[in-house]
Amino acid sequence: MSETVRAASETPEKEPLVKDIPPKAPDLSAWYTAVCLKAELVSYAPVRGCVVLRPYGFALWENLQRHLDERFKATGHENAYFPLLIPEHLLTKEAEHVEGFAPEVAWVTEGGQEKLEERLAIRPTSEVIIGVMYAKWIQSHRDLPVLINQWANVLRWEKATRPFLRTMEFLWQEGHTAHASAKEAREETERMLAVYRDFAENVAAVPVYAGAKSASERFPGAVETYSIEALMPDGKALQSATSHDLGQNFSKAYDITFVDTDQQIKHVYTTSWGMSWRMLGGMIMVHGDDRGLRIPPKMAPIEAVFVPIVRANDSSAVEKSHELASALRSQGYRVRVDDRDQTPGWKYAEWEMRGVPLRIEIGPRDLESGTATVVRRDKEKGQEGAKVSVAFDALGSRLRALLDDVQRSLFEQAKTFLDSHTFAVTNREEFLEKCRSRAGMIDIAWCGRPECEAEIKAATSATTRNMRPLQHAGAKCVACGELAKVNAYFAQSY
RNA sequence: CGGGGCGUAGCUCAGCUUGGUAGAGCGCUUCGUUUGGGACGAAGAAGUCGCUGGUUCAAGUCCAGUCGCCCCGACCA
Repeated sequence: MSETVRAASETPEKEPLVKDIPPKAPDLSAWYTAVCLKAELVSYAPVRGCVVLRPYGFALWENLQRHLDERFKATGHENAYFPLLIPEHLLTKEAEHVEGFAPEVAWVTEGGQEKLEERLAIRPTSEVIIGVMYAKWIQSHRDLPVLINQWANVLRWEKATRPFLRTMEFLWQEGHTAHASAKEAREETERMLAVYRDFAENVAAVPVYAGAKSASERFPGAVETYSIEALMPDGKALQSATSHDLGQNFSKAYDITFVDTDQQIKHVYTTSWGMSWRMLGGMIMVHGDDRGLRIPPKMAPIEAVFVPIVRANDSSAVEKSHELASALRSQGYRVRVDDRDQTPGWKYAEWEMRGVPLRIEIGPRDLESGTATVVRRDKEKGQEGAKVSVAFDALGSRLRALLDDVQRSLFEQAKTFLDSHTFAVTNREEFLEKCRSRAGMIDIAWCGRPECEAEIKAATSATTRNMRPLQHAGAKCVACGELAKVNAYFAQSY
């Protein structure tokens, strides 16, 4: 045993570094729930399966909204808002859709003192109510395409719930578009899938696999469903957004027609696509560590927090912090000064737990030298570059580069994990074993048959996450030996 | 919906086996001293023991029911 190790083992146990949060690796669930509550993202509400999104959590949601909305506008979409309640007779028109959602729809049956003649569904999703409106609005090919998004809440009667990942009521956005041709609708579906991938990887810093879902995993009523799938640290996959090509299934059920240039009355082709606050849950699990959250800078409610270190009867560190913070704010930075009456160590731990990307320490030594001590959340203590000195007048220019670097480094850490937990497998036994043990994303040549998928699920609990073109022509399905048609990622899922 | 666990102060929990005046640590409030990795001292406030019913002279403790939460599975666009 080396000197240093012995010396360390003989020192009395220090207070655990992190209070109230268990380590991440042994029990991801316990870590996840604790961090969501302690970081004040959410609070449990006195309603089963629902959470309160607290200001810090809502600020995360606002950043998601801001970045996604920007991308929606850039691709020609407009926002609108549709009613929460859907009359029963309308909901039941698209058979597959109703069957898919029936088990989790909540119903309003009374209003005030009156029993309603017809039940009203609380929207589990809005294809129906929006489809009904599109039928009224669309007359001609000149009215197409219709490109609308809504930011809304939806309700699904879930049995087991967890903050962000699955709650009965949740926030999301749902885009609903109508097009003159199947080709345009398919292009829209793929375009929005690309938007989601761009958001996940470049804003939330969560690497994903994007592709088509298998038939059994398809949205009820869709002709094709695409998804982005992220890999969580426990080896389970998280479906983080979906984009559906609905073909003419909804336009036929809800009679959405237009007169085309050839004077024929035709049904439109529709799409729908959504991302929910579940994405935040994925981001939290992917990046967090034993000290708590690590929020990618682009999503961070606070990009940098000032911790003034004061000496008795000397408030100059606090004043300097406010002065610097104010200058940074005018340059568009999201910064905060923590001038509460706590020790610096307490504040370090607190803001690390809450995932703030950069901490700026302003103490006597800094005031002396005219520099700030900037500490990065993405690096371990003592790690090269974890702590840098920046001259006060250089903060404005240096911070952007540092934040960009934290953003990049968090993505790279996550990408390294995804890559090292993605296994291209050609042997059936190895495939089943890796699925069972939640090794990660298991990539195989696959036949695409529902029976084959069902057998794999029964044996391992893993399902197809999404698919991409067959990588080796003529390959046999790794699971069943039939001729393979695609490559598919298999994993257990949230 | 199946299996397991848990509801006592804001939080984490002890007390329940063997019924007898509600406890600890942390947090909180006030004052003072502090502040470069979760400070220290003094004083103080805070709980219808998840809810309902039963047994009993007496229930946090025993019994029944019920609601809620957590974990594992099933289900889950």
